[in-house]
Amino acid sequence: MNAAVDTRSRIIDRANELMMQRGFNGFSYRDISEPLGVKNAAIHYHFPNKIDLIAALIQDNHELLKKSTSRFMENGGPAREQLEGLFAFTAGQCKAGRPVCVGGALAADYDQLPDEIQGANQRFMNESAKWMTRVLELGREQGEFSFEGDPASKARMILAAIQGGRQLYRIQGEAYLQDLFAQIRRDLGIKS
Amino acid sequence: MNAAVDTRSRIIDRANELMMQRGFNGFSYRDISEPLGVKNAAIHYHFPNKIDLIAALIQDNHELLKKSTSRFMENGGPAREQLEGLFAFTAGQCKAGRPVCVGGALAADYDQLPDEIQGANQRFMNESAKWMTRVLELGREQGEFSFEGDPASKARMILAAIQGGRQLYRIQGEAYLQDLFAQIRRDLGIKS
DNA sequence: GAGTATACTTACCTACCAGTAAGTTAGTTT
DNA sequence: AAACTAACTTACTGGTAGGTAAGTATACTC
Repeated sequence: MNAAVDTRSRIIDRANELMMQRGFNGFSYRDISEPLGVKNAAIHYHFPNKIDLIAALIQDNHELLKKSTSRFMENGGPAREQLEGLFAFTAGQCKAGRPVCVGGALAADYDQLPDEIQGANQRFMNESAKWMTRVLELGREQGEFSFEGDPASKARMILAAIQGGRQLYRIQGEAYLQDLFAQIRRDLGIKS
Repeated sequence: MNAAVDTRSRIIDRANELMMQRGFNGFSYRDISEPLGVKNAAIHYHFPNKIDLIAALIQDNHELLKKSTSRFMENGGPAREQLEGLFAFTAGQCKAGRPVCVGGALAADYDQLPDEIQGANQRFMNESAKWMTRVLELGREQGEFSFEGDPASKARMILAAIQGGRQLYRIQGEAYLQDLFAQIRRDLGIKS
């Protein structure tokens, strides 16, 4: 079973990478199987079809998000730190050749996908927005951030900007991204 | 020649639509030829390969942008109006099933594309940013907008947010987009 | 030690993809 | 009226896509 679990998770990892790099239609089973040294049919064994593979991949991302945010909710660290963590994570993903997050990669192919995946993706997005809202609320309470209006609305705006920024990173380079982060800090009344 | 020009532009139009809906890898020649009632080879006649088709498509979009922005530069209308124009255009595109702009659609496949297309896309993006910066500067001069910091930086932030917003529209629906626009207005110090 | 489950591989299938070469047809030029 | 050109169609190709059925090796169970 050890080898199996390993292969399965390696397939997901590789698919995740390809998904973020090229989107749903931009990669084939061969792009996964070849570098992993397995056959196409091995992928079909674990995930009967491509939709199943994507579903597992979203699930995986979702759990990762849950894990990292729940840790934050527990120890309740400074909001600024959390925001910077997101920035660093985003920049890191971009540099690692992952210009769009799973949700973004799927957006282009969204209505080709079955309901269950659309739902999973939506839940993922909602959870992200909820987390960001929490960070903003906390930051405002603690006097780290100062901004006007609804934190939830501001959170969605920031997430949209980061989503767009990731997409524009490829075309505009890293300076664009860093500039975007700086502007977000400014909009949140962070000085430095 | 009349019929030819017509077919050529109909191919571009359809490709444009497909590109925005599904991205570079998400559509085939058949998706273009079939609804147009022509054969695949007719597309290859006008555009020898898919890259040529995409190049023509970007060119087309670029000219449309130039035309609409130059008109603005000439009559120098109120900045607020221009911003609302962009919002309306974006919402319209989304509703018409075009959730990402050409640049965004290409982002996912960016490094698979030849240099000339990458360059064309980059120029397109830069021109958009320049236009937005101009709108913000004008709005600030005319007292319509009030915001801190560099207009260019703010412009890039807004464009990134809209880019992201378009992507999230599919998942989150129109309310998300309208909420995003409202937040941008708030960030620009527009009351109403 | 026979039976069963897991985790694959081998071999194959049909459909489709972008692309091409060789016509065909209508209009235009000389 | 002959030659030429633009705008296609017909008919095809090699390659790849996702997917499947049947076989095999290994490990675990009773």
